[in-house]
Amino acid sequence: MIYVKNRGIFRSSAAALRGNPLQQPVSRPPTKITCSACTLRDLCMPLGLSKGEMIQLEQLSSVKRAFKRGDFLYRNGTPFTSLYAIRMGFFKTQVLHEDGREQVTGFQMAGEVIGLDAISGDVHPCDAIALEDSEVCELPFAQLETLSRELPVLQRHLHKLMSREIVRDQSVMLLLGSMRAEERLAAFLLNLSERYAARGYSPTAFQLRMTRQEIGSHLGLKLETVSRTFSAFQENGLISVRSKSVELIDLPGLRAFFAQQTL
Amino acid sequence: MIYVKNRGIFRSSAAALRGNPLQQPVSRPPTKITCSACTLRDLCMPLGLSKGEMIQLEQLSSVKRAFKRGDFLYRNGTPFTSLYAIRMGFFKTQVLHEDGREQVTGFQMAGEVIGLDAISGDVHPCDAIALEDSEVCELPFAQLETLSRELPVLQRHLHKLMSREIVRDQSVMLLLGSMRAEERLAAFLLNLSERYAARGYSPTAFQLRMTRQEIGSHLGLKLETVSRTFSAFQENGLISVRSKSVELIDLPGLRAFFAQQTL
DNA sequence: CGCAACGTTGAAATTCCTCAATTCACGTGG
DNA sequence: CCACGTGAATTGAGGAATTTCAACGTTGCG
Repeated sequence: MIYVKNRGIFRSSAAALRGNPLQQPVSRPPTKITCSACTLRDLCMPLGLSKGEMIQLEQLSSVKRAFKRGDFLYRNGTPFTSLYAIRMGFFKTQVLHEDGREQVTGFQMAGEVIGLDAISGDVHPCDAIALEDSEVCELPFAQLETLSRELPVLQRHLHKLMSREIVRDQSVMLLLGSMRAEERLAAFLLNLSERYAARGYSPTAFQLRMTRQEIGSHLGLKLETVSRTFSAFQENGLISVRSKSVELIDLPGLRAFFAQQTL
Repeated sequence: MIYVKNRGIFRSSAAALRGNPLQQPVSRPPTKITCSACTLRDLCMPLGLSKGEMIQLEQLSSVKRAFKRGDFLYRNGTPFTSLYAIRMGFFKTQVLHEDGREQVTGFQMAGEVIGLDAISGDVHPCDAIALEDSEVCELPFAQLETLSRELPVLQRHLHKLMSREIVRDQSVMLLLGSMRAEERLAAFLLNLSERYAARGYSPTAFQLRMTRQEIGSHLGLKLETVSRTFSAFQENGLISVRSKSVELIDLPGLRAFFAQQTL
């Protein structure tokens, strides 16, 4: 097998359940892991905090929760209390339309902070669902706000997190509004690639954590179109796919879907 | 003419220029208009400030700038210094792709705060362009951050503004990702309708401030499709359109494009 | 071993886009 | 004040991209 060499810790355990019906995280005693010892610190928390400030932050975010594939981190309509920093694993967020249509608004991986969209209404406007066994740090928002009044660095960081989310959403809008299926999928793969690279994993070989249907929902395509486009990429030697294993063979070729397309 | 009865102050003056080539706001001495006297206070600023606090805020936001149709409020790539509260008028924000494709990410009207997406990168990631003669209050962001450390109400408000922007963007993603042309346009019209209503204008008769091309860019459609869909709505008695004048005749009929569509 | 969800592929149908011609609205200059 | 020019909008016909419907293969777990 050529595919998938690294990211071992991200692989779903063979025992992963199909999602637990109670939507409760599996009971596991809340672990205490310090932010200062966390390898993801740079991604989710601000740099430049003093030791004392770091400790304040750790006290706030001490609660960790574990999830199995299919578990809800939070649900559309439930009260907002906390943001969540993903320590490990993979989530999707989705909004549901009354008529049953769903839109996957994003896929989130370790080091990313999730739940910012709930601040405005005090209620979560979407679902967040684990796509593999995952762990999050809970960040009670009221306390985070209080602390950020004392720590300008933290305040600034929080603002940047929210703003970055807006920018990300805008680039998805660009994708959905003006790209063809091939371009959308290429952009999607390259985006995953960059994010894996930023976390020290191979940017060219990884396991997809989501189904074709979920990719399609995120990209505004039907699952058949996603599947066909994967196959087309493979025939053109751009990638190698087999089910959820992907290898990006021709990165420049994938990138070419943007600059050149409309010339 | 049945169309357009109110919103007089929003109408472009006959003398409106085609946009000024220097992209500078027309020189007009900065007017001092107090927030406390502003009719839009409820929309852009937090409620519950004491008189003294309100004054602090006013000192920060006293600069007003006037724009003519076509002027840039800010440009993609320019340094970020301030947020802008729209006092009067209408703007669009758009992101540009290298190859020339553009995506209108939103239309903003009086009372809305614009520029939040620039916080993350210290540079504006998009263009903001006036669609009619407009005026904004400049809110220097560094000062806003400082003040919001002292005024929890302001801090909370700022967080809600950003979060609301994320939620808005997500609903546009839902629109772009899973709706048909008719649904997109119905959603667009109903959204405008609500926002006019919130400002005391007629929710059923208004002037479009943007071209078919701009509507199309925002909704992920070509201008011809927008035009055709308008005509189809008119034939079905849902609306009455003539160029930029729109009257929504059958609101329930327009709303029906959602709940019923996929049943 | 067999079910059930996931994934692939083909053919037909649909939606939206492209290209093109024409009309309309509006600001400018004669 | 009207004619003209230009950009905006409408409409039609044909074509392309994506969806829909359907059949079949694959994978993983009970």
